[in-house]
Amino acid sequence: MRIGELAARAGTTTRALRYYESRGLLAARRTDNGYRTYDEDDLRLLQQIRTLQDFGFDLEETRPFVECLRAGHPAGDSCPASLAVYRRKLAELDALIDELGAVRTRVRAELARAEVLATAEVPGGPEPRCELSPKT
Amino acid sequence: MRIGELAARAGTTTRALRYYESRGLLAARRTDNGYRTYDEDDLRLLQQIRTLQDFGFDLEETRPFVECLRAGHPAGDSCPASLAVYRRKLAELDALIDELGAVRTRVRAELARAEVLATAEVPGGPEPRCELSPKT
DNA sequence: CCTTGCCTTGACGTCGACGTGAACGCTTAC
DNA sequence: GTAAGCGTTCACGTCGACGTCAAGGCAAGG
Repeated sequence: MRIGELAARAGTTTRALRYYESRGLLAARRTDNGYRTYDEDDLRLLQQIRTLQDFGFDLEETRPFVECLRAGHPAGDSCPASLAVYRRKLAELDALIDELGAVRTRVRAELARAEVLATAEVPGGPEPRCELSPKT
Repeated sequence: MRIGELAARAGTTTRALRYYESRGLLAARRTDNGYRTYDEDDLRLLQQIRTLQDFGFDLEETRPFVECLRAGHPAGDSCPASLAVYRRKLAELDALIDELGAVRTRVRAELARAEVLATAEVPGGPEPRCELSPKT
């Protein structure tokens, strides 16, 4: 299979595949006329890369998985180095989620404060809602 | 006050201040010799920018706050446009946190699965822990 | 033969928020 | 007078993962 077909099957672009090759992931055989040629193993390897990319792993972090597959292991995460990346990424995710949660809390507080001030500021704004018996 | 002092008081760099100026935030007066001059209002404006940057707002998103302060309002978030940015950012944060949580769950699952396979694969690895009476 | 649609390499563009360095001027202190 | 420590503008570098031409080759169909 050539580069266009592989890209289509993996849901990515030829440019991305050439980029992966330039980074040392995903090597390719060549036909007589210089065209890159791939097989099903390359597809699996590429799918591994894409999955991790979707998880937010950067390319360098996919390298252990790729090398694991190249070494003949059945899955990219069958190697200690891959597990280490998983664990590091989990820690990063936890830290990031905590941080974002803290930011969210602070932004919420700012918004609440600013909204109160805004309604208090605008003269024609919402009136106090403490009426016991509505006019209508 | 000149650019160096303002940068120091706001905990940032002169380069950043010139960049903000190039983006149309944070205007500066000039002395006879061309030096930029700032006052306390500029400091407050800059602090507003820095706070929002720390929250993960990008520079364009700080613009409504800056313009609000420039319009003479006591706080940068005293204007509807600023509140809108707060709300949009909160929605983004919620979506991002949810997404990251989902990724975390998936990565955890992958890690758990891979760990089990790894221990089952290694011959000299951990033995089954179902012994009723330990040898020692 | 000509077009269409693959493929090749090479190289510059993108985005954001600056960092870094060059080459220079002003002020103040010694 | 000269060195230190401010300031000025201009302009290229950074990072990641590609996008987007440009210029050309190869294969197949009408």
